[in-house]
Amino acid sequence: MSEAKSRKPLADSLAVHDQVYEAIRQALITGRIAPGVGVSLRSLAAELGVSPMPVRDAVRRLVAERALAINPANKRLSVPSLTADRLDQLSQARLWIEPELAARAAPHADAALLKRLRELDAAVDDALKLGDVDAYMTANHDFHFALYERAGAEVLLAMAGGLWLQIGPFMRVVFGRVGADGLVADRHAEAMQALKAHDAEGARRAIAADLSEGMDKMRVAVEAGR
Amino acid sequence: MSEAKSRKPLADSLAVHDQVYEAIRQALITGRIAPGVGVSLRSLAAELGVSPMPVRDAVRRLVAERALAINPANKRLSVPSLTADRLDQLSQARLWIEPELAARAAPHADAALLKRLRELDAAVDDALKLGDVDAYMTANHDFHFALYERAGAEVLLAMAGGLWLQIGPFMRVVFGRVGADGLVADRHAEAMQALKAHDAEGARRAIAADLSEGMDKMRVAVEAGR
DNA sequence: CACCGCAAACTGTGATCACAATTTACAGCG
DNA sequence: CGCTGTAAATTGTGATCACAGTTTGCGGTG
Repeated sequence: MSEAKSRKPLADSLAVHDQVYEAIRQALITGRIAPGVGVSLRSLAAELGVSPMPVRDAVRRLVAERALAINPANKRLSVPSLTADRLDQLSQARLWIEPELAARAAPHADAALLKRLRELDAAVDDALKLGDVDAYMTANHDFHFALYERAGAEVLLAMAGGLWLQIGPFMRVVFGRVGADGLVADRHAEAMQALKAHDAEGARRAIAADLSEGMDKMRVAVEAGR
Repeated sequence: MSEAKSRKPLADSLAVHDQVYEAIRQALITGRIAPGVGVSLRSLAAELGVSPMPVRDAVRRLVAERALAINPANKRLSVPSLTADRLDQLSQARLWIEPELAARAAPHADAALLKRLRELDAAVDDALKLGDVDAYMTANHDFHFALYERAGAEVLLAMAGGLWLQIGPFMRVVFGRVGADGLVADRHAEAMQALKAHDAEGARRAIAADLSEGMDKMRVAVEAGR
């Protein structure tokens, strides 16, 4: 990471600290960094091949989003550990925000959105069949947020994004314990049907049911693994 | 800011970037930095008498919390502007989270909490009588969060904190337009009564009513000032 | 007086160094 | 073999510099 390089050739494209943020975010969501273990700025920097500076920026952001925790005593970084209490709060918050976003998106659902959702739902099914955890989580995430984006509610959308980031590690735990075929009951079709009819309350119910089932499975997995 | 200084004499106390964070946060909440205007790292640093470095950390955090916005084109910082749409989303989120926190706190309400709440409510009344905007906002904030802290729900509490930070500038607008005596109807007494009886639903209703009235006044002020 | 153009100032970003605090490793003693 | 004290390595934090892109200011030209 110490060779001479072209420094900062691009202006409009994303900055290095954003790439680092995304890299750590993905590592967190897919569970590549296990909860409870400590990380350090320099080790992350070395691993990603950048200087500690952009890592520092990215970590600051992740800490603000509660995706990383910082020990107030020795100021050392770590991945927040998974507790039933934390999961309960995250579940409840998700169960309010995400159905709300789905309901707000329903009036603006058009053919292009439904097409995209069908594609993503197919990707979800494929990943489930193959047992590909990473692919499932990515596709599932994309499905939900392709929908939520249409709500045109930037503030709520950001809150939902923060919640997914915090709940990512829990998902990995579920897969590690019950396997990918543990959560198949597909409410996505139900949601898409409601969207096609511009049925806001139907979309709200479908997403609520989808989340509720998933979170229940997570709760079982977390309590069992204690 | 360039004189020789003792550097970093304290370990357990709060770091410089945390002090800077708190300073900017207060400036934002009390409306000392008007929405829409641009700020810069170096100007903030000079104003606070520190190097740009801790300011950078604090700003990173505030941007993640959506208390500051960053123009994606020229990457310049600014305070988010107040729109009716944003207020609507923030209102809705607050109206779910904060009553929930109040309800969760009710079972754990003890004499010490009620004493503290009475003091803070008195401070709120005093500030209203004197027309002291800063004091009102501080006391009102402290009242709500002294209560919310007792819920023992760290995740939800942090979400509520983020929402107050985003809604702070709106409050200042309300005061600027309708004056401090515009929002007097005191639901705090109602809330405290419910807490004393460990009545979770009563506390939920009282806080919801308190918020609802305040947010309605803000909506009127924002729409009128457009 | 209006408009263009260029230079100076200012912006965020990243790298590098310094420093104090903590953690880790290990040699020496019991 | 176990404990302890000390030195080395590692940590987060802050300061300073370099750099490229953007904005701002101002002088000259039409």
